[in-house]
Amino acid sequence: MNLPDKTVERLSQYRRSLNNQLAKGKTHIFSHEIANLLHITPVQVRRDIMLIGYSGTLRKGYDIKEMVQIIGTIIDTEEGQRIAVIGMGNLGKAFIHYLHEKRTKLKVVASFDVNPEKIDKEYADVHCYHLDKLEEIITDEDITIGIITTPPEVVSELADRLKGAGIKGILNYTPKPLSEREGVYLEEYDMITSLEKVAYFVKH
Amino acid sequence: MNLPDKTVERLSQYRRSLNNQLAKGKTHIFSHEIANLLHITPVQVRRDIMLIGYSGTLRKGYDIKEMVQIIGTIIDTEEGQRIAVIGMGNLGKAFIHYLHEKRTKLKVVASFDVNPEKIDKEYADVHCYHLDKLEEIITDEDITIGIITTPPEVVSELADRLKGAGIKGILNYTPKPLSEREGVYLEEYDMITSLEKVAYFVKH
DNA sequence: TTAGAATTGTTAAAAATTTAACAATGAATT
DNA sequence: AATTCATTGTTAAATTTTTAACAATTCTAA
Repeated sequence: MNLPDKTVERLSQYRRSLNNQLAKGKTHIFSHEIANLLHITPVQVRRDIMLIGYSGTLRKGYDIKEMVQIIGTIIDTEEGQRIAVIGMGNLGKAFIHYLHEKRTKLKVVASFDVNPEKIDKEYADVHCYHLDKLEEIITDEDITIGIITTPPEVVSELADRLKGAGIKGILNYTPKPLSEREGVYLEEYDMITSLEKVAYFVKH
Repeated sequence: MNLPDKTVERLSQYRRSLNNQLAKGKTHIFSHEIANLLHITPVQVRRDIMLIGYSGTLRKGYDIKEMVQIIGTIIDTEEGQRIAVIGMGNLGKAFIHYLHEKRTKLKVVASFDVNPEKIDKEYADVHCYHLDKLEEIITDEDITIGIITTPPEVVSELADRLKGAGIKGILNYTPKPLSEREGVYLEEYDMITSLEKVAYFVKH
């Protein structure tokens, strides 16, 4: 199964919303209800669900538990994936707190910085190591995904080191774009660009 | 001129890269050089530049200063836009530090929280007010853009209040999607979705 | 002076994504 | 038993975005 980028993004959002509904005691849900939760169209919901090969029933809609479970088999791996956050500034901390205590298959197991005051502290149960130990910890802890929240000057070098240490996915939050690295999935996000986009559309 | 979404995003990135090049003393640049900086294709660069109605010269490429200036007239307003950050957790702080000292037309002029320890403190020169003062400050300070970095439970109510206070653009960083509000441009970003997207593509 | 090389600007094609259209289903109702 | 109704699943159309193709330009150099 080869899902479009945008469908993958929405699956992540469907799952979260569906879990919320489950928590409220709901067992089944219609496409237009899911659509309302995410403020998208019912057609898009149905089409996404079609793409993952799931089916609802005509009168009750989709079984929430089943759907959550299926999305899990698509996004998650059996054992889960282990994550490192590189750069323990505000953004790095924000990420760690976001992921804390959400018993998901994605877990931050290490963070890195160069500031002596941060080294060997714990942030939301995540130990902070000196950047020098990057390769060592990534290998030992079997980390597959790295989130970079450092200053942009070092991002390129870090990406090389992460790749060298066997990382399979990088999430780059610095404003400096990275080039693709063979065998490493790359996702980038730039806050300033988002903000300037808003500024543009507010103006127009 | 009605630019595509994606072009607007890239313009923001072009400008930043071009400013870096200016700082290095470069005066002209070719489409393939810009493309290399952002890791995209030269065609895309040329097409975007065509869309904004700018022209380079055949042998020297694009005049960096001119191009920066033109992108400015597209994205920025004469007077600049004033921004509020609602929620002074790690993410809110991260944003404020990002925008600090970058003499741009976008300026964070107020932040809000409900935690008494944060009220009336300054973070990177930005004053933190109690959320009760939201409408008052937004009006007085002539704020047009709001960045929401609060817990998701309150995002919908906040969006209503922001709209009521006259805000024209909202950047929602909570994991709960907002519905469109008439006359307010909405942009959303969800860290967990990005991360799960990486997880999916690492797996596949 | 002519040929060659590099680059831009733009139209056309391709690919990705969203939206529309609608047949099929099956429960509820007359 | 026939009809209505809401909903799904899916194909087709529309829209958005990226990529390709290539003529036009202009400098360099034979």
